[in-house]
Amino acid sequence: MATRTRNTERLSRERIVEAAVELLDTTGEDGLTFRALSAHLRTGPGAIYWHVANKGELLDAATDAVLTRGMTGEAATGTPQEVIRAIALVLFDAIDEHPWVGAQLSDGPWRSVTLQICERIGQQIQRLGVPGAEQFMAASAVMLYILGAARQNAANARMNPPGADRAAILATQAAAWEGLDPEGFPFLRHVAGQMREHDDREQFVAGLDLILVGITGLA
Amino acid sequence: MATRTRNTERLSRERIVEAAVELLDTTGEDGLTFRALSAHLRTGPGAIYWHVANKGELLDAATDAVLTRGMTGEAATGTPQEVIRAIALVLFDAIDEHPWVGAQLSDGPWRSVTLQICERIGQQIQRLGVPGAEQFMAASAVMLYILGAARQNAANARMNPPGADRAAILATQAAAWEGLDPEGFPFLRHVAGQMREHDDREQFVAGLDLILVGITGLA
DNA sequence: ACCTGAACACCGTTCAAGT
DNA sequence: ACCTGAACACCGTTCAAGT
Repeated sequence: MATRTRNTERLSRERIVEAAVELLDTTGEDGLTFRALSAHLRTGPGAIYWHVANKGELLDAATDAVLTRGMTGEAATGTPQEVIRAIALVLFDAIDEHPWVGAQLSDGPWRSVTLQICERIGQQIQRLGVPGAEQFMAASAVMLYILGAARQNAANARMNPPGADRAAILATQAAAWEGLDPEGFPFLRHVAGQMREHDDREQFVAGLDLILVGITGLA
Repeated sequence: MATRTRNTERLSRERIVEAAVELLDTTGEDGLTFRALSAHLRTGPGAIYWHVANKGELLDAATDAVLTRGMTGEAATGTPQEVIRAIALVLFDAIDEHPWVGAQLSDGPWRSVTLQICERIGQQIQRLGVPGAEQFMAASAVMLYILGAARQNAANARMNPPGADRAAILATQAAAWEGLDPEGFPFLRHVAGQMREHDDREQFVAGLDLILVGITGLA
């Protein structure tokens, strides 16, 4: 019985995408390489191209897989505001857990999953009684905020070493702002202290609520 | 008199960054290469490394240059809402004109230019009479929306061929939505027609105004 | 101090050859 | 039909050598 160094399990688009997600999660965006991926799948780099057209498509598929996984829980119920908040948090958490999704999201905004998200949000906008002419605008604003803010948060998280002490980072940040020139930066100096008890996720929802207040005013 | 193929003008960080911006604008993100850049500057790839640490720093510097250029006009005056709108539009237009800036913005969010933007917005939040405990939250929400939405818009613009017919693109988009399953996508089908007279820039401001309504409610 | 350009280690992608 | 892995064209970055 020879040592098995060869691939026994068949290759498939699903296995490839799954491995890609794993690689992206563990080694970051730069870690996803056709060589690393094929090694992980015990095959050659060329084999992947039989199932996936190129790296862009692979990244799209990985993004889609993660977001779909997140969005397929049972739909939230409650007031329109509550449903929108729930959708927003699902996306926030998905992007927070898989930061590379954020960078990818900009490229294909109106496809598959994003389309469903847009639809769900739009339905809640309608439930709020927003007049027809302003429904599209309101839904767009919510989408832009959610995706933009979630991505920004992920980018922030990616900047500091993984598993770093959050409190320490915030304290450093706060100290930096407190050290700013009081003439040029009165506002930042004034709010610097609030950095210390800052919670990204809470802040994200609070911002969303501001938009929802504005939307409610349209009804 | 021999043909001058060599560099006569001295290299400098400014000239390099300027050339990088030019290359990014004309050939896109993939067009910025140390080889292409050094050819453009009539020198070797290694020469650039004397003035710039690496490609990341070069992209940061290019982003900074473009945003600073945009933000250094005379400060807008008027109501807090008007000033915030003016700042937002300056950023929107800068990112619209240099789409690569959008992709870059996520990486270094609290440095130099971004810090100034945050400060200016915060000052307007204070003028609106928002209580201290909520000033930071309100300013963050505005920042997140502006940067996120502007970036998303740039990504959209980057997707279709440069100089393409806007009306045709919107019509195609609208037609696609009108072709959706009316059972699964009632909202998108309902608003599909609005795509045809859709204006990104107007929509961007309208969304911002929703947040401003919410913020005004805090005062 | 500043520039040169060959060289290194890597990458995405292709493709003749195998099964 | 599907997989293999060497090869191609490219990239960021380094560095001994020049001025």
